Amino acid sequence: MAARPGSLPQKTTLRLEDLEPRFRDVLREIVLEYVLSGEPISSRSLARSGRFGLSPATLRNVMADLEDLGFLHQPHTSAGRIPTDRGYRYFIDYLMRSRRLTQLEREQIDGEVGRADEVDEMMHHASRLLSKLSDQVGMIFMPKLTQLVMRSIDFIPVSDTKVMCVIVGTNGVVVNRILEVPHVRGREELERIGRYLTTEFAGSTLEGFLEALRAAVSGERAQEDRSWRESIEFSMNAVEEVVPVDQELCVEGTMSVIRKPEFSEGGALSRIPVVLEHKSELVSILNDLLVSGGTQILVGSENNFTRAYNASLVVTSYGPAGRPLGLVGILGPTRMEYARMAPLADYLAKALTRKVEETEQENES
Amino acid sequence: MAARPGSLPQKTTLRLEDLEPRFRDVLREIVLEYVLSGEPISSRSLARSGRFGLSPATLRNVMADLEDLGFLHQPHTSAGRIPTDRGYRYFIDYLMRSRRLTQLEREQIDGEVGRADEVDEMMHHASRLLSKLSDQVGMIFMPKLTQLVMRSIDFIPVSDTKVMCVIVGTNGVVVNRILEVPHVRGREELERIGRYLTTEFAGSTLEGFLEALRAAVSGERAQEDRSWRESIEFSMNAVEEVVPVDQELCVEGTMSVIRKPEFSEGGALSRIPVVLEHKSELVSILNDLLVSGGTQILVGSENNFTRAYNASLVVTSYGPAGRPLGLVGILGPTRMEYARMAPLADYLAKALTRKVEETEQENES
DNA sequence: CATTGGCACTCGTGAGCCGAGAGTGCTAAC
DNA sequence: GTTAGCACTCTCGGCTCACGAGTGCCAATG
Repeated sequence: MAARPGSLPQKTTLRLEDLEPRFRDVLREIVLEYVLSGEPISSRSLARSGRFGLSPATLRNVMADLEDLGFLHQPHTSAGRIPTDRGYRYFIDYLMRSRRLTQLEREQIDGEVGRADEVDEMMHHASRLLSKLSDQVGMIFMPKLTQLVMRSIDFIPVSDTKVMCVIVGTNGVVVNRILEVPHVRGREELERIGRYLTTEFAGSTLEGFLEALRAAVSGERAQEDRSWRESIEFSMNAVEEVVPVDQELCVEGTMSVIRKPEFSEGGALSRIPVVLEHKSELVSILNDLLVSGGTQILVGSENNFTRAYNASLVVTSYGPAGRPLGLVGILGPTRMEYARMAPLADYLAKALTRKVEETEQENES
Repeated sequence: MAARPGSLPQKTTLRLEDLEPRFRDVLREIVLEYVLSGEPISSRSLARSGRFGLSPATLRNVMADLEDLGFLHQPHTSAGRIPTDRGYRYFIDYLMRSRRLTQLEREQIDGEVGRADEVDEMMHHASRLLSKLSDQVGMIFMPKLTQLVMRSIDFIPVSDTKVMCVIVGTNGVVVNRILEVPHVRGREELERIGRYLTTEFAGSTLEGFLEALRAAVSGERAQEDRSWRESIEFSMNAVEEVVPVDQELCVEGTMSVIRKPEFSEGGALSRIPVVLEHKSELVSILNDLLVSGGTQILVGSENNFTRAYNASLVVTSYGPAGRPLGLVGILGPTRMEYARMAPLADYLAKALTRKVEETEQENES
């Protein structure tokens, strides 16, 4: 028998064989039930469900063993069981059957992503939709723009000391920022600089563009042609300011958190809203998750962040294969419908990816 | 004596003479105390405060009369009194002595407004600061842009079917939006149109600009010069799309609501966060308040919105005299420190006004 | 030997009760 | 007009108690 009381290797990664089939069935059932009801699950209610031809007593034995193995937990002696993080983990890895999205859900996502014109706006709408469909906090993260392939760059005078810099990417992403400039430049001069940079550097990534500018400043022509050098310096400063700016993170649905029972019970979850007001922390966490592709699910104790807030995070990167552009994330209490959240994040990420690829192709032609 | 039990003309506007001096003093003290403590105020605690040379018994009589007049309310028989909306109203109109802002508060506001470069960003920061200083929900509302005086307009190609339109106002406000366009126009052509419109219409309001375009479409030249007419039509559509867009409302500090006792007690206030997620409703409310200048305070029952949410709203318009550009608002439970909120909103509004006027002058020179 | 019924035990929950304390309204005295 | 005193009301916290839910264990069963 797999169940050996006293053995609780918390950190070991779980394997399917860790649990015998019956144990798996019971664990699955408990997770499914608990996620729906939020109430601890008793042996009786499990037996009543009729999914096992077993009596409460037998199930009690199984449940006791599952508890010894660290998959379940008993809030107090005379209560049913609830899954531990470890239990959720096993469930997610081996037991979960992803629920297909409904027709309506798919249509809504496709519609929202398809209709998009401005990237910013789309991100806002999409994350709001994500929050609505998941009834959790929906996040969309769009990381550094260093990989953006430039289509054009323009400068527009805003006041005597301010200039707006607009960079358009081949994928339709537009970044703009208003900059303080040291000395006045005429509209014509700004236009000229923009035109020059566009013809010269269109097609390179912002990263490469910046490199090139840096090189140019100390290059030959910079020595000879002073006004040219000043223009390049000016552009370089501008681009340096623009690039880091739009590392955007859209967070929507903070309110759905405060409706959860886990919130009003005053657990750690109640501090979630506070974090959500300080995006910078979230950004750094998400950045770490950007590396690999596919859907990742972080449950409670598995991650510093989710542990601190007794929460779970479902994230999927989007963007062309091997070039993740950003993340789709769902944040909620550990008790969430993973079987629905994962495909949701996944579908949205796929839609975003498709969208990005389309616009890129469109613009290359 | 002013106190005549049984007479409760709820809707009549209050006059100073409605209350004798002693009644005023007692009401003021009760409001001040209650706003701080959140506990019903008893006759004893009033007497203890030493601000009246009166015994609890006497104060009880006064309080009973104030209750009959509808200025106070007793949650239950053996509790102290709390102010009614009517009580707050009288307090605000006649009893309140605005608390001066601290040096620090003023510096923070000036700093935040002064440092601003992009309007959007400033609004976000300022409303966040407002929320922090007030510990309530801070809102900054920037209404329709029809009054924006145009400095320049530009079109930048984003993709084959999309163009970004950038309108810069003389006050440094920048509006931009990406538009779907019916057919492809080259970069040069777009530049030409922008240049033409800028030289021709700079200095007029967007409203006037739009008028002029509409007139031009059906004017003489439009009949003869077909390509010219098409360009004008194109611009007209663009401006029409841009103008309504940036009716922006920044709301910050939703979290401060959920920390208030009024919230957790589950009163109507608990629905506030939900409204805050649907900005459009707020926008329409705020639009109604934009008309007049000065600081307005809406207490609970006085307004459909604040009544529904058992909340109060402190709003001040900002912008040059006679030309209100937007609103600064503080939303919180009826029990709030009006004496501090009013000057806070006021000071921020003044700072914004100054800022706007400065940039406008700067750009006229 | 896995399964099961039975039973004693534990523990959280809600109802009901009580006493303390806070605050009032009224009345009679100053 | 003001005040002290007093009876009255109402809330709140603590307490007990019975109930029900759920478990763990054990002995009986197929």
